[in-house]
Amino acid sequence: MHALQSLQALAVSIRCSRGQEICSSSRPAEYWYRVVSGSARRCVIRADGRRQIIDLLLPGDFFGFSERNEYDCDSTVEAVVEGTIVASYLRNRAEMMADTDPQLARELRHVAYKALSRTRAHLLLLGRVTAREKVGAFLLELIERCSGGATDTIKLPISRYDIADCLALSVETVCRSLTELKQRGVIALSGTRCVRIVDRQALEEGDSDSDASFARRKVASFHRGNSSADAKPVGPRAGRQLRHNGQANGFRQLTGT
Amino acid sequence: MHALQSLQALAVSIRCSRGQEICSSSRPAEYWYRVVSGSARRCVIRADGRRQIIDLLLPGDFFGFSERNEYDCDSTVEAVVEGTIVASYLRNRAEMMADTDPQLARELRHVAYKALSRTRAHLLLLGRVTAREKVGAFLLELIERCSGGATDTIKLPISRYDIADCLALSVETVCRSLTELKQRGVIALSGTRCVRIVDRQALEEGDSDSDASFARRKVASFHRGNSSADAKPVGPRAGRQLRHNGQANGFRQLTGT
DNA sequence: CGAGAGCTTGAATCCGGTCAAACTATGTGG
DNA sequence: CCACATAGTTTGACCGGATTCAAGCTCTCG
Repeated sequence: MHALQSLQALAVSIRCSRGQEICSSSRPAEYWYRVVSGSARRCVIRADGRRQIIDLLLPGDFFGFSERNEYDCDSTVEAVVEGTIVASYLRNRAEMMADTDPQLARELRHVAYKALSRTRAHLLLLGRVTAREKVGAFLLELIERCSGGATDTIKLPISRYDIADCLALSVETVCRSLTELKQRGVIALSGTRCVRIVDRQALEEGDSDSDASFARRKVASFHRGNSSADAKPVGPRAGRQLRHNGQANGFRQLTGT
Repeated sequence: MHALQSLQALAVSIRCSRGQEICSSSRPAEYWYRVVSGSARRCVIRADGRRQIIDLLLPGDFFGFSERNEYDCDSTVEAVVEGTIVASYLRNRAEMMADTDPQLARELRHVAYKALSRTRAHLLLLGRVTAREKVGAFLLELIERCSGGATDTIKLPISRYDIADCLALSVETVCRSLTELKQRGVIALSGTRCVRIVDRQALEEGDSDSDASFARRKVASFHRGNSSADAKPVGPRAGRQLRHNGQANGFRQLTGT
């Protein structure tokens, strides 16, 4: 984010109207992009017509690399809000530049790592069980990405439909989750797009009752670390697995260690 | 994958026992790794004790980069099978090497892109609706990654529990899905770990009835591409969205175009 | 002011999680 | 070599929660 300045020489700004397609994986990626203002979404349309949003792009986020790979999906990036501005960089030029500027090359690697982190965070979101958990965690992540955790209020950049397609839920379920969170006093809504976090703690757990009782309910039948950990983790800190085994007591306990 | 040869000079092989922790995000990543043989899984343990596998690592896959980032999760990579071999590369050495070898730098970028693609594919998997879809798509992806689509038979490298935690399902549901697929004649099982794809077509859809009737059922109520596409995709190929709108007929049709 | 996108709520259905129990495979110790 | 223990797998019954379908609402923009 610092030595990327050299890249800025190549930047060409594009102003996008709402819903406009910015790039699609159907043609060889000629450009890298960075969201300057507004927001964008990377979408996949399934054979059955459902849409899934696999990446939500906010100001500062890069996208468009990940050159055609084996298991790469047919995704499209669209601007979400009217007047979204993205900077585009001719890929060839950028790569040539990186060839002679090791620092830039490192930064570009870093950019890819950030995209990977973003995608992993998304993956964790989808792995959650209940809809309230998903929506709650999504709000927290969004507020974190938008304001760096500074505030507890956020203007949602996307619609309920987009949220639904982000979380692999139906719109109705997203709505219900939000109203439920509101009624429980976990969040507050001003209009439909403005959310304020009231009880951060409860939002992180997202679980049934909002008071503290983390694990110890919800304890049984899980196949956690142990599920096939039949070798004591030889490495330096074997304590990690155990911590989790300790706090959850269900079946399938660890044998060794 | 070709000019990475120069990197091989740094490689130090490690033999891992079953379940052994290879690296954890709790300490600054000193190494990059590559799976040589066997397999590994990147796991996250949630507060409630559930485990999620966010990356399945097969021979040839790199992991361990994605230096500490903002929204990075506390994950751990473990060997799945006894005798898994991973090559490790001292990160600093590798980066210094890349500084003087632009081709290597490009390859390293490519490695990150591959990890990103892998994670995206996983994201698509989790976004599927039914358990059968998830399991079916998972099998296809696995067979693709293992044999490059050459065969239609695969020896599952991981247990049902691992599959469950990959797909955010319960073990029981994974089992049921597999038996159901078997009974429908979509797959064949030899023992518990060996799967043969019989009806690839049906597996890709994963949907209720196995005969061809893709979209056109399952048509209503979806918020697909159009959901907030109020600007005609100005770009060169606006046909993309339309294709999908055409094949699905539900509400919320596109206004423009 | 009207139209349509976006949002919300309700009712019925169905799928997947949970709990329970049995079965198989594998490996270990007597 | 067999008995036993344990991990891994499978099947069944039940229940809760998410999707689906339906309808009404609000907000915005022309």
